[in-house]
Amino acid sequence: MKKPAPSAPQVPPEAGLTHHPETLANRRRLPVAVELNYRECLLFLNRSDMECTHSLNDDAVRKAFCTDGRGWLSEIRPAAQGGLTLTLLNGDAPADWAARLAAYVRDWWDLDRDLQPFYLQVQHDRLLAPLVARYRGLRLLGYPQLFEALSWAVIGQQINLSFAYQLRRRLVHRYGGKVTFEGHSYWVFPDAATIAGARRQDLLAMQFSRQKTDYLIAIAAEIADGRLSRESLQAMEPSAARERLLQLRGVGPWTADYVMMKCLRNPSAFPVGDVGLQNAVRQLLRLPGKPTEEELRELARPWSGWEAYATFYLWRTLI
DNA sequence: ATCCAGGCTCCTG
DNA sequence: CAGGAGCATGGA
Repeated sequence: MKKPAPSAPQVPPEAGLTHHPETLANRRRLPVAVELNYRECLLFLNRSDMECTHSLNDDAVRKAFCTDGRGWLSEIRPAAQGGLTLTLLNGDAPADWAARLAAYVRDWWDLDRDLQPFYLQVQHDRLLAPLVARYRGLRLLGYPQLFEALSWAVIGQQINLSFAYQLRRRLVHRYGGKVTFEGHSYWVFPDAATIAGARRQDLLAMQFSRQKTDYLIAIAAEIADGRLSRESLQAMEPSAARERLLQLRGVGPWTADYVMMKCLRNPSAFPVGDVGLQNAVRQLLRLPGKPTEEELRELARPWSGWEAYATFYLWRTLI
């Protein structure tokens, strides 16, 4: 109740959305020095047809942003000469748009990390060796925004992924930003300040549980007023950042590790209680039941330092 | 119908 | 400190 509940999207649909032809001014190549399997990344981004904060257009990924009071629509595609091509599809490009978008994409796709040490380390691991051979170049697709990462983790707790996507979409469509381009709507995940001002009853009406409603609004408030930020967490030792996350109501070990993995980019983060991870291991090893936490930790010993990537590659087998 | 989903908090013995 | 109820809904 700290802020009035905004009842309109953050960006009016008609704001600043003049289409103009693609020119060098709104297209830039992003060199990629690491191994990148674009097709595999696309497959992961396409894992749910209920995803609403990015979309696929043939081999291109489209993602909208709301900054400086305006809505932007960007497109990512593989470049003929290697790397990626970033295009700003709408609006007049500010001078620094390319640098800002490139920074976001490098973060989102984890493009500054050399995976050779990981591949080398697990090349004889009975679980991971076949996976890194098959999916080599798959990047850990993350959530650069702390609030988005935390929200998605909290939403996904306990319920099946399909219902989680429904809840997320309702949240985005009610509180997020919308960018309209060539007759299509592109959505932006709401920022923390907006959800901090959301009304409890509105989230309940969207079928969020009472607990998740309270968790989300409280977490949003902490982020909105600066008590919690990605920057402050990244300035800490990983163990201290994890402890800080665990102080949040609604954040247990799984959520803390998930956020460490997908937002803070700690390669050692290991959401060992994850049911998807357990099911992936059960299938690959043809176990009669889900492995216990102890068994998982034993299996994960050879992945030391790369548990986050190992988990991500194991999740990939579930697609 | 019953159990389980990308868990967590809170209450009980 | 271990164990269990409750949460919201949907799919198997």
